[in-house]
Amino acid sequence: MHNARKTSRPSLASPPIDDELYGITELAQEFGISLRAIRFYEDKGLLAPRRINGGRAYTRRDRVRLGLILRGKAVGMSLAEIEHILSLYGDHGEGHAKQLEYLVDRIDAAMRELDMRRCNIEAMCAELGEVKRQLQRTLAAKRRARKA
Amino acid sequence: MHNARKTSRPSLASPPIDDELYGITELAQEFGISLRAIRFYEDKGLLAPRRINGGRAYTRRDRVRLGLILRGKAVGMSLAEIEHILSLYGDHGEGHAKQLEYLVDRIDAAMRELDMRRCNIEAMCAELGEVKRQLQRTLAAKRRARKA
DNA sequence: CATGTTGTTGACGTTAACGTAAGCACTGGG
DNA sequence: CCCAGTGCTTACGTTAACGTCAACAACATG
Repeated sequence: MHNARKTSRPSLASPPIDDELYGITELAQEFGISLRAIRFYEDKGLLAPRRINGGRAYTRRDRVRLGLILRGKAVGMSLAEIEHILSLYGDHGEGHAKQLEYLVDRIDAAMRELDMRRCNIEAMCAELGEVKRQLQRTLAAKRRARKA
Repeated sequence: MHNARKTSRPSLASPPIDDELYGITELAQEFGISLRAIRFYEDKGLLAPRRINGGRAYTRRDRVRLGLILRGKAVGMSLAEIEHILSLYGDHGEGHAKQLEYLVDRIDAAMRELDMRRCNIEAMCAELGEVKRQLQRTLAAKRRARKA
């Protein structure tokens, strides 16, 4: 898999059929992670790239999923939790109403979870802001003292 | 350390001198974590309770720090990162202007970090919201189909 | 054809963040 | 005085999330 085929797409775009593939190192560099990590996510079932000649070939959709994985991590989610989130991103165009409603509930739950994290972050920011203001008051006092 | 002395504070409040101490199990229950975890945070230098009769005695300040630790964790920070944040919460009432300015910079950096996480969370929420709207459109279509 | 690059699998090592278990010390109650 | 309850320490086990290394396959290139 040396040639990470750019599929030069010659202006005349045949609809979404040639699927724009990426190589593993390509993704690794783009996202600044190791090959090993990407393979690891695959082992965990978070990614499932096609194989071409034994090598992994990632689609745009895989790329998006990888992005989500990394954002999830940056936000402090475990790979297990991220897997849940990713499962909400399927095709589920087919599915009975009940199942779709269930999915909507799951999404709501996930969003509430994220919201809690956001609240915690804002609380920490607020506290840090407090500390900062306190420090600045001390600083201002020091400056006034020096002036006098 | 069976008696987690409530220091009944008899209305006549002598200034901040008796310091309202907490026992380890008390804190563990209040925050819903294990004793082992609290001791672990101590090993990592995140907490430094006084000792009374061989037992750990936590002040209000320790309690606040523990709260910060747990919020930090909920936000996806490592204990090492949390340690940095906590170091910003010291007494540093004494310190030269240079050092105070440095602290302010550190705080700003920490707040920027937190802000990035917040952005990531909001992005994930937005994407989930998209998925949700899509699902709801599909659901609505199904309902219309059933109606007809 | 020899070589180098890129990729794959498998096994093992590592770090963080605890959990679990064993054994000793203190303390209050019957 | 004995025992249950609580706590402390030390040591080892565990899980998640990778990193590292070795050995090998496919492929392009000189």
